[in-house]
Amino acid sequence: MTETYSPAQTVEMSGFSLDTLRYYEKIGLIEPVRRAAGGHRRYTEDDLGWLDMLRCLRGTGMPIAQMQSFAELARDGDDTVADRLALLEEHDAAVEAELARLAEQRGKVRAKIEYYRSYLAQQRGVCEAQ
Amino acid sequence: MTETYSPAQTVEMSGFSLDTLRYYEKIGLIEPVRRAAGGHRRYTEDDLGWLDMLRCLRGTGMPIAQMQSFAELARDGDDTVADRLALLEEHDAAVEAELARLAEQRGKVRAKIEYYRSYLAQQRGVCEAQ
DNA sequence: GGTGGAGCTGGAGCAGGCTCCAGGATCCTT
DNA sequence: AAGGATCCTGGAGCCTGCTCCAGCTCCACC
Repeated sequence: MTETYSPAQTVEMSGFSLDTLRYYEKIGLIEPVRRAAGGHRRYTEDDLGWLDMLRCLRGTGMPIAQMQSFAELARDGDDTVADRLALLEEHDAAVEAELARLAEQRGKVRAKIEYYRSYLAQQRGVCEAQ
Repeated sequence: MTETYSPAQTVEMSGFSLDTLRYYEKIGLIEPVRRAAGGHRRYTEDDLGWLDMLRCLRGTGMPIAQMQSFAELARDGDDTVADRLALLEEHDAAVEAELARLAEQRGKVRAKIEYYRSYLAQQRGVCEAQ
């Protein structure tokens, strides 16, 4: 018997909100989720695994549109693994660039911080001298 | 004579679009810009410096609302330097956390990439063996 | 079998951050 | 003085990525 999970459990385990899970399904980021007799969703282990992938991609800033391309490739089976790899590699490069950009910009912020600090130090100096 | 810059020059030098410059002024991120006789804006060196600060903050993901607080402090003069410093330090910590988060998530993406690579390598192996 | 909590659908609404537009005015060049 | 480029204002619109809502259904438990 394969384990399945209720929407609430899936929210818990995936970190996505209930609305986001439904939204992702609606826009095709997730294949239609199996339903229990009454129409309630039952997520599988596979679904959870896929959600983990989505969380990685979203968490690294991939736009929804690109994730949709990725999901479409995944739906098209094993023949698309090379394409998916290429897409991920491209994304990884984008993330790397973003990290570099952010680190560089942070350097500038830290420079401003240093400037403010030295200004305050100097002000204190003036104050003591009076 | 102090140099001033037209909107077009300022777009060029600041990296913000014309609309964004006007928008920032409208919402109080920039103090009202001096005007030439006919009403056209003339940005000063000081304005450019401030825009550079804004670019740092935006570029490191500070929300507009927080930038507005910062701008308000800046308008209130030298007494607020300590507050501004505190705000920047807090922001720097947030950026550091974001960098860490992104790097961690990137690790997961790279793991997926490795997984795809090994899958492909194995597929090639099977193919050659046939 | 009733009641409260979880889930369903479709569609509207929202927050953030710009971006675009209409309808004029101004400025530079020739 | 004419024409094209640049700029002005106020307000509407847009894009992304959710988030919320109304009105119902379903399920679990007492």
